[in-house]
Amino acid sequence: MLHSLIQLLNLLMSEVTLKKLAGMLQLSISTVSRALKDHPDISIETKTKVKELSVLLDYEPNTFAINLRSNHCKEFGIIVPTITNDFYQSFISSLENEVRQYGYSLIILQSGDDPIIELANLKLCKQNRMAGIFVSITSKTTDINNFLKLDEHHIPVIFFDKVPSFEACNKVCVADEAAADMAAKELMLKKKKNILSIFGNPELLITQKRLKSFEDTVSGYGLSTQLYIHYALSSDEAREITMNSFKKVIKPDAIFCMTDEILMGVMKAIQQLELRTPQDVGVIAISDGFKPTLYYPEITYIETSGFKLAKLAFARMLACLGGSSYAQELRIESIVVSGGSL
Amino acid sequence: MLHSLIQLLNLLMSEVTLKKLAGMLQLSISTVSRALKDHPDISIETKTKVKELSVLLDYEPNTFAINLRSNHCKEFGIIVPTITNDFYQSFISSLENEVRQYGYSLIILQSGDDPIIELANLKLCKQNRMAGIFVSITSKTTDINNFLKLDEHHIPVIFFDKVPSFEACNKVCVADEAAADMAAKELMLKKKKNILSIFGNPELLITQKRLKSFEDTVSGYGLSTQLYIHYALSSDEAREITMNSFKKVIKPDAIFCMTDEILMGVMKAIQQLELRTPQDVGVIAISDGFKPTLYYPEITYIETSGFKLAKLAFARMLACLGGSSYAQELRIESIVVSGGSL
DNA sequence: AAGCTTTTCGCAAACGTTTGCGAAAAGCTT
DNA sequence: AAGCTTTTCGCAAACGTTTGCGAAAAGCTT
Repeated sequence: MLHSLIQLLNLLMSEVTLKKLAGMLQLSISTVSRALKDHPDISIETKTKVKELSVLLDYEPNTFAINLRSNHCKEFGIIVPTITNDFYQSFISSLENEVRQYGYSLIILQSGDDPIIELANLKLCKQNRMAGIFVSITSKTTDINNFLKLDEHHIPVIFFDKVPSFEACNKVCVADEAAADMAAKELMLKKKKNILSIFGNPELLITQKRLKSFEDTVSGYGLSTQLYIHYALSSDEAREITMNSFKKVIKPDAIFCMTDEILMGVMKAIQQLELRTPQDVGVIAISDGFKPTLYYPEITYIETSGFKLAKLAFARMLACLGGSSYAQELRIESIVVSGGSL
Repeated sequence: MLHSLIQLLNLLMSEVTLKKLAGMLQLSISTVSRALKDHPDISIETKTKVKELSVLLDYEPNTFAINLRSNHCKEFGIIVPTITNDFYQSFISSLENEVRQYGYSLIILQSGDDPIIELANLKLCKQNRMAGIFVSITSKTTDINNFLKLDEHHIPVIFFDKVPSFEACNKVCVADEAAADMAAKELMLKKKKNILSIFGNPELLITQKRLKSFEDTVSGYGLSTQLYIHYALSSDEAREITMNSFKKVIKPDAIFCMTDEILMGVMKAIQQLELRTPQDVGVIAISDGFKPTLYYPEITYIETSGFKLAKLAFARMLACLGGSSYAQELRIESIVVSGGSL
C-alpha cells in the first residue's frame, strides 16, 4: 500500500508515460499501448485496468514521440505577405476553424512580401515536416520551384488568392475575371460614362486578369464609355488619385475599386471632397465584404469571400492528403452585393 | 566509384539522416553529429568533410527527433477569441515577426469566445509541449486554474489585453485606466457638455476599468458635464445607440468610443445622419490606430498599440523562458493622436 | 489425453537525435 | 624508451512511441 503510494507520488512529480503506466500495472509497454488503442489482442479486463489508470493519472501521449515514429505531424503552415488584411484575416480565421475540426493546427508565417523571407518560411515548413502548406505568394515571387519541391516531399502545397501563373500546381482563387466582369456590367447597367478605375499592383497576375476582363466587358457594350485606368499600391495612393481626378474638368461619375485597400482611400477622398454617393458619384468595389459595411450608404461590391475560399482550399488539401495527386485550379464564384452606393 | 554513385542515388531517394552521412563517410553517427555542431573533440579535417557532404546532400536535422530528445519545441501558441479584430491582428502580426527572429513559430488558436474551445486549445498546447503561450481570455472565462497548471509544467503563460483579475499571473495590457482618463481629459479640454459614452462588454475587466476611470476623470473636473453611458456588444448596436441619441431633444456634442468596433458603428450613424465632425459632433476613440485613418477628418484617438503590446509580451515571454518566475503585470502607456474629429 | 486453435501478452527493434564515457592513437615529457 | 597527456573518435543508452513476431497459457477438438 505504502509502496504504491510512493509510486504514485513519483509519477505526479514527472510526466506520465507508457513506461510508467506499465510499471505500475505490471504490464509491458506494448500491452499498455495496445490497450489504450483498443487493439483486439488485449483482453477486456486489461483494457479497463489500463484505461482507468491512464485517466486517473491524466496520461497524455507524447506528441514528439508520435511524430518521430510516424514521420509526420498534424500541423499546416500558411504563408502570406501579411496577415493585416481583411481578406487574409477572414481566410485564416476560417481556415483555422476548419483545420481544428480535423485535429490539425495552423502555423502562420508572414513573408512581409519579401521573397527571401518567404523562402526561409518555406524551408521551415519543410524542416518541420508539416502536413501541408497554404501559400499566397509575394508580388515579387518569380521562381516557384522551391514550392514544387515540397510536393516531391509529399507535402501538398495549395496556392490561394495570389497564385503563380505556372500551371501544374494546386490553386484556389476567387473568380478574378468573373468578378471584374460583374463589376463592369453593374457600371454599364447604371449607364456610367466616365469611370475612374483603380487597380492594384500591376505586376500581380490577379491585377492583370481583372484589368483585362474589366476592359473587355466595358468595350463589349460598345458605348462611349471613358475609362480612366490607374494603379494604386496603397490606400493613400488611391486617395490621391481620387482627389486629382475630381480636379479635372471632366469628373468621374463612378469609381471602380479593385481591392478593399483602394476602396478605403477612395472613400476618404470622397468624404474630404464632401461628395455624396450615389448622387454625386457611384462607387463599386471588389471586396471581402467587411469594409463596404462601414459606410453609409453601404458600398455595392462584388464579393470575394475569404471564408468560402478557405473552405475550398482546405477541401483541396484534404483531397491531396488523401492521395489526389493531379494538380487542379479551383475557383469560387462571386456575387454582387448591392449596398446603395451605385 | 560506381558504388558511391549508387549510394548517392539511394540517398536522394529518401531522407538524409546522420546515419546515412555516417555510412558514406565511414564515420560514426556521433562523430557526424558533433562535427556538424562544431564540437571541439572533432578534428578540422573531419569537420570539413562532414560539413561539405551535408551541404551537398542538403542535410536537414529531423525536428521530431530533436524535439523528442530535448523534450521541448520551438513553437508558441496564441489563443484569442477571434483573429478578425484589428487589435489582435496587429498584435499577432507583430508577435509573429518577433518570434521568427528568435527561431520560433507561432500557432494560432481561436476560441470563438467559447470557454470550452478555449480549454481544448489549452490542452492542445500542453500536449504539444509548446514553449509558451499567449492568451487573451474569453469574456466568459472564470476559472483560470487550467492556465496556471501549465505554468507548473514549465510552459509560461502570458495573458494580454483581456486578462483575468487574478493577480499571481503574467499580464501585459494597454493602460486601460490611463487611456480612458486621457480620452476624458481631451473631452473636458474641448468643454464638451453632453457626451454619448459607448463602452464594450460590461462583463470584461477591461470595460469596468475604463468606465470607472472615465467617469472619475470627468467628475473630477467638477463641471456640469452630462454623461450618457451605453454598452454596445457589436458595431451595429453602437450604430443604433447613436441613431437614437440624436433623436432626443438634447443631442450629444461629443461621442466617446471605447473600441474600434464601436467607432465603426458610430461613424456609420454619423454618415447616415449627415453630421459633420467636428462641427456638429466631436468624436474620440480608444483604438489601435488603423480604423481612425479611414475617415476624413481622421478620428482623434488614444492609441493602444497592438504592435507595442506584442513586443512587450514577447519580451516578458523571453524573460520567463530565461528563468524569471515571479509573475508580473506590465502595461504600455498610451498617447493621444489628434486627427481633427474633436 | 494428445494435439490443435485461440487468446493474451511481451521482446525487441525502429524512428533520428544527443551525449557521457571509454578507448585507441598520437604526441609529448623526462 | 617508458610513461604521461592530448587528440580524436566510437559505443551505447536514452527520449516515448508503435508494431511484427514469437511464445506461453488457456480452451478446444476428436
